[in-house]
Amino acid sequence: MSLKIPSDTVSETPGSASAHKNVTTILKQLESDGIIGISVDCVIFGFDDNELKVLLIKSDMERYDNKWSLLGDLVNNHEDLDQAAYRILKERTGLDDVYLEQVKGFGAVGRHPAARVVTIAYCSLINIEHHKLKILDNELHWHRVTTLSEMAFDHRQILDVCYEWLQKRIQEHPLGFSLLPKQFSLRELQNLYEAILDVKLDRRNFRKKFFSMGLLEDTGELESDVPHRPGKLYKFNYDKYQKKERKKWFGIDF
Amino acid sequence: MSLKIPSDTVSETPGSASAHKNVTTILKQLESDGIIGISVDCVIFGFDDNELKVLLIKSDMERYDNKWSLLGDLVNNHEDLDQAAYRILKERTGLDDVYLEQVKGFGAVGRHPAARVVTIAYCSLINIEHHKLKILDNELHWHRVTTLSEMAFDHRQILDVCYEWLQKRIQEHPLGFSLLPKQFSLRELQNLYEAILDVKLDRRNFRKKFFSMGLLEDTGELESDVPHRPGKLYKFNYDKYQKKERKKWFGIDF
DNA sequence: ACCAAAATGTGTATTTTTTACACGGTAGAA
DNA sequence: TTCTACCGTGTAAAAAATACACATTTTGGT
Repeated sequence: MSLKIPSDTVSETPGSASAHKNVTTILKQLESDGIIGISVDCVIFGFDDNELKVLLIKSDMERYDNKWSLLGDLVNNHEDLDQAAYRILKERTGLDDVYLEQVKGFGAVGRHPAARVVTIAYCSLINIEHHKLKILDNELHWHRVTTLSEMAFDHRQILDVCYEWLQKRIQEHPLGFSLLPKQFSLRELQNLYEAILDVKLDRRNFRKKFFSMGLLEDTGELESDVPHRPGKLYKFNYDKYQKKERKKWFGIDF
Repeated sequence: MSLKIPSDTVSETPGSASAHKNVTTILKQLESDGIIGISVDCVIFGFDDNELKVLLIKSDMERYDNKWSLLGDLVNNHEDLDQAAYRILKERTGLDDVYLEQVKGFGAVGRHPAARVVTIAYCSLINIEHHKLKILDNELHWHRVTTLSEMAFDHRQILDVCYEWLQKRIQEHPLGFSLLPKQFSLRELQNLYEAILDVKLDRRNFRKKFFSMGLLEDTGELESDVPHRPGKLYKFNYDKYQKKERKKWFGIDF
């Protein structure tokens, strides 16, 4: 027997229905042969209406009817893990210039009902407005992360892990800007942090903190369409961040 | 065809030679069927002679002669990833009550010459003295992490990632104590941190820091066999650490 | 018995970072 | 014109991190 995973069929069929059908078929074959499959699941975060959102798709397996699942797919034979994650992102959102990072592998024996599948979870952060138009698939929806009903498979657990990862990561690395427009006000930035971390922050200290990092660039422009005094718009200086010397020593604290 | 991975053969054969031979056979079969294999590699850290060490095994594949590799094995069909990592640790060191944590998955297409294999790296921290007797396999050796020659496959890259992971992790969580005897002097603890982080720390501030955390317990005993004034011996209070409330907010800093 | 060597144990002053906190200004809406 | 809501700014207090020196205890050598 030869179980060549047909990459054309799996990866280049847009939408979910047909692709998922093929995946199901493949999984059955894997299961009958006692083979462990490997997949990538993308946890795609967005920020809208001052809330953290996650992009989910309706599972089309009967057993998981009406449950939402992460965007995932089997890994093709010729692509590495990162490539697989980028492919899924590209297929679902049309984007390839996005933040993407591996978070964790999940390999519980019974995590997938059809076969033994080990999945690698990736986190991606995108700006919802910027990418709204590219999502044509009706099965896709942005969900609030904080109020989320049951999910398919172990995807709730994966999401929880990724959310905690994000909360930590966003404080140490400038990921958050990927969720905002290129130009943003300090208020928007603070809303982002407050929403993701679920804390209230002092406005003046927040500004002081960010300005002292010297990575925000004044664009000279102002907010518009706000029913109050408009704030200045800034952009994040990635170049400066790259060149910045990282401090090696953070200090012991636990 | 059926490719049942014979768990008995793979996992319960001690030593490396015969087990690796079977793994090689299995990999050839995977490759010919175009199937992605999945393995776990353990990066086992120890601390000895004031240096960070890693436990390696001599690769028995011709192509990687005289190179050292991490302790790894294919994941069995009936065990989850963590279990696989614990199994490998148990087989190699005889231990099952050790620190173990998943670090990252590695899935470059050409990372293994025999077949496409995605591996999940786990880090483990053990006390070398405590476990010295259980390691009977002559192919196993503790190596300095800082001065390490070429390794097999992409294991050098995996080790590098795990070492960086350790450097960061050890500052936020009390992992380091797993590398020390149950009772240790503050000097030993400081040596550990200085070696792993490659920094020099002020002795008084280091002590102040750890005592202020309130997690070190004075055993009332003293060092012995030291050619100078003996220091007090402490142990780490894990219970107290567990009960301690974690601070949610660390502060933005990048 | 004494001395030298080496590492232990301890406190304070200085600097840096974090936190708390209030008011005048400006744009839009009514 | 007035109201509302948010923008922009500085300082004082507290907390945390850093720099730094000396007397003490043990071992080992003479």
